[in-house]
Amino acid sequence: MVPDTSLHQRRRPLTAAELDTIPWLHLLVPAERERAQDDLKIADAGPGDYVCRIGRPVTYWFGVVDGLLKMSSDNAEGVTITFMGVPPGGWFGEGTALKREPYRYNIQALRKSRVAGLHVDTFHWLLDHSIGFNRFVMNQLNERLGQFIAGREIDRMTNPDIRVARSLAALLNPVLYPGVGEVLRITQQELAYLVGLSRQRVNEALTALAKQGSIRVEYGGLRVLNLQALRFPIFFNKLTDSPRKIALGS
DNA sequence: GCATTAACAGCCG
DNA sequence: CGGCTGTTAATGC
Repeated sequence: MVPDTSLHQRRRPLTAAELDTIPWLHLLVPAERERAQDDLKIADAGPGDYVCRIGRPVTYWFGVVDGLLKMSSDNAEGVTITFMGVPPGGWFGEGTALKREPYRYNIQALRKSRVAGLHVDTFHWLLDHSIGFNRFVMNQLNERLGQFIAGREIDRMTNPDIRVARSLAALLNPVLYPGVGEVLRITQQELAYLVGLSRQRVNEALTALAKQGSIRVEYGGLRVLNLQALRFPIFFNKLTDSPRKIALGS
């Protein structure tokens, strides 16, 4: 069995710069914030390292400071299903933390990452005391529901180009992942794992998206030029390729 | 037909 | 040098 070492060893407090990457800290009043900061820990995770594993008792609510994680599970036949990627600024596991149940998904680093953890007891304390924190969690759950629906949609799409575009749009959600700037750092291989396509096909899709002007492909990542075009590639193209005006009345 | 695997050269950090 | 990218050829559903 692969030990989920990295998070339990070499844990340390956060630097000021790392604290700045945590989106919900600014929503707390000083007393709450101090308590949260005192409890926050950070650890490095290498490629393949587990941040948490299915069945383990919940210990932390997690956030990505830097890097890229994936959420997955294995079915009875041993086939791994990847549900989502988690880029910088993303916090996850609140459902499990809320219920104090065992983790229901595996979270692994796709590449070298820094992961922050808030102890589940502190998570509950904030829920019991901080309105700002409650708003953050509620907003987070709401936004995640939107992603869930979008995910079902993506799964039913047959066109690989659109699947790649929509998967990218999900990773670029500014509410869930405020740490992602205009450049999303993700290799084509990592994206292939997340979308469930071959690297070569992802490369082809990215080239097509770049040709449309939605993104620019860069080494080890991509620059976002038009997020809306990623969300609705076909619709958007029709609009721009042949703009049509509808005569209303006069 | 279309996507996947395999393999390669070239480039980047 | 190791990892990433872009491309081609062979293979499979």
